[in-house]
Amino acid sequence: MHKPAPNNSLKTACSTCNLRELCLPVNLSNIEITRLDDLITRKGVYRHGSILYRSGDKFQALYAIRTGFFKTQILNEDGREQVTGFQMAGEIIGMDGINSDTHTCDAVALEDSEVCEIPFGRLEDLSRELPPLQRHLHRILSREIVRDQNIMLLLGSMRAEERLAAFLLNLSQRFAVRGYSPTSFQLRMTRQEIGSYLGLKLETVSRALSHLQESKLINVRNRSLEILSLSGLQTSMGKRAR
Amino acid sequence: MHKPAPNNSLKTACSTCNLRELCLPVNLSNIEITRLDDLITRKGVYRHGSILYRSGDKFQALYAIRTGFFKTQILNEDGREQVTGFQMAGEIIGMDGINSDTHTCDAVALEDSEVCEIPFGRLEDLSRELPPLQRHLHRILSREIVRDQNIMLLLGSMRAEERLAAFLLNLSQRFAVRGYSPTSFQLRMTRQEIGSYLGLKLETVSRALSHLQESKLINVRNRSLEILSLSGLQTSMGKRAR
DNA sequence: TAAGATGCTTGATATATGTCAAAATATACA
DNA sequence: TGTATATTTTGACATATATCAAGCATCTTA
Repeated sequence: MHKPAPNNSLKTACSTCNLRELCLPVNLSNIEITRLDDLITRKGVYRHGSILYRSGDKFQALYAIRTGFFKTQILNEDGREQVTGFQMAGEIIGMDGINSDTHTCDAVALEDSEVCEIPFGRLEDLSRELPPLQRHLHRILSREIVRDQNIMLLLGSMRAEERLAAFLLNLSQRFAVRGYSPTSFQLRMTRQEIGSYLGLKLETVSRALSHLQESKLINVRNRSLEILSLSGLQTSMGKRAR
Repeated sequence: MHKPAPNNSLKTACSTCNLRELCLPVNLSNIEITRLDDLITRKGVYRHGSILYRSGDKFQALYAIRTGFFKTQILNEDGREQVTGFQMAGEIIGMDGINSDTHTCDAVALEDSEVCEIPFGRLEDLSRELPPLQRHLHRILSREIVRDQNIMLLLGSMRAEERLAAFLLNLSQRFAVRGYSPTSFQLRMTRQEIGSYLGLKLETVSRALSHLQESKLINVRNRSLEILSLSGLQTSMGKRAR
């Protein structure tokens, strides 16, 4: 665990990447994408448990996840920890660092993962030249704001089982967009990480999963999860206000 | 309540605005600021209770608060509501709308307020010409992300009284930056709005305030709040994990 | 200025989730 | 491959916060 991050890096081509419809190059022409290629480098594999960046690190780049799975978390002074997100291929992380030129959370690989490094200064330069890139960068930043506010809604107003249902539906939908099964997937994180993300204790997560299973909405065995009724989960999410 | 928004608008000058060190023009030269002046219009007064924008509205502009106080809130399908923030002079709202060209929350004036409208397309154009403006826009977006993640920490890991303490300290600090007393101010929102923001019921907010008062950390009477010990509040915020 | 509506506080009680503990299972590593 | 470690489940019990209710204070507006 926590092996040092690899140093070797190689040129990447957004132009040939199968995530380009999902990732940074959205809405760019082929010529524009080759401009992006110039500034992005692929970093070697981050092994399970290794740290992409840490709170306090100087901010220099955004990272596009090429393969794998990450979590981001903040720790406050007294050691309290909060998982702020789980990120998968095609998603972009590191935006917390732009404000103060310093990262404010840790990003940890939850499985062996590859990322593309996007030096932020150069991205800003290029996005002044390419309006569609500028526009998309703004959308990505705004999307993160909207995402966070929906988690606030979840944390502030839903009960345990609803939070779990919302979490599973969110994962499902993101897997679907990537061409994976929306109803059958592996959880990449522990119950305690899910709990931290959802503002619950791990025992509560475990019980809520068991209960959803009793209700025939899911099958769960360790990290393998099968959704038996997407619509059932949906309704279990919105049943009553707290 | 909910008076229609005023239609009259007039030219504004960031150059002569006393909030320019706090607001959008940060780090711009005088010449650059006059470029900003060109695209910003001041909208008339939004009366207490009136709505600046609503979830579902087409996104066209960001708004800088010139005077007054707003709340933003999201409502999910089943009518559950979550206050996602309270905004004061010099702060910028509307960034939720960039992602999908549609606002995803409501912004409501909590007292009579004035805002400056910043058409977003023109802001993007100008920020391609002025790197310091581009940079600052990115910082503002990132700051919002960091802010939201800190609220996630609060909602996910603090108990009622700690949340209240964190909330009051945050207000205090923002008043201080604006030259107001950090220890004596008016709450602009109801207990129920505070509760929604903090993921608590209004009765719990009321009890927690009473208890902080018993502990001699604050004096509160209706909406007037006096902080008796900033450091005491600070420690009451970080006592134990949940 | 009066009257209704809204907001706030406090008490009694209910309940969802946390805490502690133990056993079962899975995973990592020597 | 076997052993130690980490993760997960489940039960019993504790507790923080929600819920319900009543009375009072404050604001709004006629």
